[in-house]
Amino acid sequence: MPPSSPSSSVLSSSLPADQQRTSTLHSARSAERVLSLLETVANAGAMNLATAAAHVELPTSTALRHLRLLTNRGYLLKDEQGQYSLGPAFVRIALASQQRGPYARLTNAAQPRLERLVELTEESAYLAIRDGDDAVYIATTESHRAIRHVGWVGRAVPLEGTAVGEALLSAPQPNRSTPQVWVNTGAIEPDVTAVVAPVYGSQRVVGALSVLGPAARLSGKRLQSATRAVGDVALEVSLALAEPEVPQL
Amino acid sequence: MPPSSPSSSVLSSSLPADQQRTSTLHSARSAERVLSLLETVANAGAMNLATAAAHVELPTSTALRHLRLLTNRGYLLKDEQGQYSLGPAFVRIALASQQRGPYARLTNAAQPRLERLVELTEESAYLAIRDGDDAVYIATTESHRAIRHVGWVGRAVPLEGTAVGEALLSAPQPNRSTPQVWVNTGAIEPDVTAVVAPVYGSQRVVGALSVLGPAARLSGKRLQSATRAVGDVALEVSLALAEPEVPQL
DNA sequence: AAATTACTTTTCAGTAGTTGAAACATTAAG
DNA sequence: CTTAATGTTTCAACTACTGAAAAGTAATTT
Repeated sequence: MPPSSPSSSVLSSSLPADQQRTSTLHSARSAERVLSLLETVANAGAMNLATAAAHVELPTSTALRHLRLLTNRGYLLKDEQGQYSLGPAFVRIALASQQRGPYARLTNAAQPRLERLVELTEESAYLAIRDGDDAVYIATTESHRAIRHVGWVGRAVPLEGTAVGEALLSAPQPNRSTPQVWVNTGAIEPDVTAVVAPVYGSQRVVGALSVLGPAARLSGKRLQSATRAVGDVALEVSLALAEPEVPQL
Repeated sequence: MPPSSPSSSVLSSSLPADQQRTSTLHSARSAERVLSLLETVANAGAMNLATAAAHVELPTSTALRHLRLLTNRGYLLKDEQGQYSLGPAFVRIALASQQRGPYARLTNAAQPRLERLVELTEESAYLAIRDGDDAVYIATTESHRAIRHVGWVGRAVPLEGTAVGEALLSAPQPNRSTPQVWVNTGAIEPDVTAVVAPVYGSQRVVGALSVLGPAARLSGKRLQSATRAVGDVALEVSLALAEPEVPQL
């Protein structure tokens, strides 16, 4: 029985309240450092040894050793100028998981409905999941408008104080009715309004649908209709997940 | 230098030719084991502690410690039944890299042309890159036909003896002419024909475009036209990559 | 061309981090 | 109830890992 939660931390603040080291259960340093380096490079896009070492506060000799390991394994690439960046092995695993992993069903169920959400609201639509104290956007369909919200796939935002956060942390509804919808403006970026509703698995909230657009456009009547649309479509996704999956060829 | 090395590795065979451990340059065990566990779980989709430990040939106590680390960091998930699977942190990094990483340009340049390739050939089209001794398919557009090639995104196949392999290992053409096209049937799966041409970066081959379809359908005239199409479109992608990128908003 | 600066790579001895056998806990099966 | 299988914790033993320092490399300045 896991007491509360994993408590991962990547970009967000270090460790939440529930962090109680199992004292004498060792294991970590080198592996943890390697993972930190991987994340650091991934976030930066590309870095050289010195910068990466500074970022994770390690001597270059140590950082070098770790970066080599990652490079040997194909998780990182190193170009002629000594810049490290994400490698093919990482991409491979990630893509494979997208098809077979635990989020595959959710993503598949959501994707066509994200498209419909864009048609209904004329704004960009996203699917988000929880990652520790953050929400991560894992799929999108972009609005067709010239001014639109783009590029948040793969982005993590704190659960605290955001609409996605509220949706992801909300208690599941008992009945199969339209879920609650949260609206928020400017939590992450000013002038961006978010309209979010949770998606339910069998037991708990497994994700959230977000419609994101400029605050000026997402207001009044348009906001009202967006709110309705997000709630309706989120329910649809939940119901689709509940259906026993049709064996796909 | 570990004589036999991990090599129990999963899909990708051990390490490329140029691998010469710098002997006394330590660093590895724990980190390497952690990464092995990550890969093992990713490939299997889901595993429990005992199975994972057996797979990487570690005592369960050690494996447990490592799996915990990965779980704490959000790289793995652990469900109520003790099954581990890929977690949100991994997905996040991977998706972020898809937009900002080293393959972003390639993928962006290729994607619309994959769609055109499908229109031209009526078969599924893929973009592949190299990962050590393997090729990895990282993007696709599926054929519209009822019978079609699907699901190879994230899949790794050996360079040896395959059409993708030949294309990825080929020397770059000097002039800006249509590249060579390789055709192969049954290298990986019987009755699948592959038509592949390399994509050139500034210096070297950076990827390959593949059209994959049932051998019965990809033959004679259709195969001829597919060969032409793949060569033409691959050249187009190479030229697109050569263009200085327009600053995107 | 010598000196300076910035970065990467190698070395190596000491120890703190990691290990895994074994004991224990918890289910599931017979 | 007994047996088996899997998950978890402990802890003494040991070696895999660390990082300061030195050496190598490359680009820039004087």
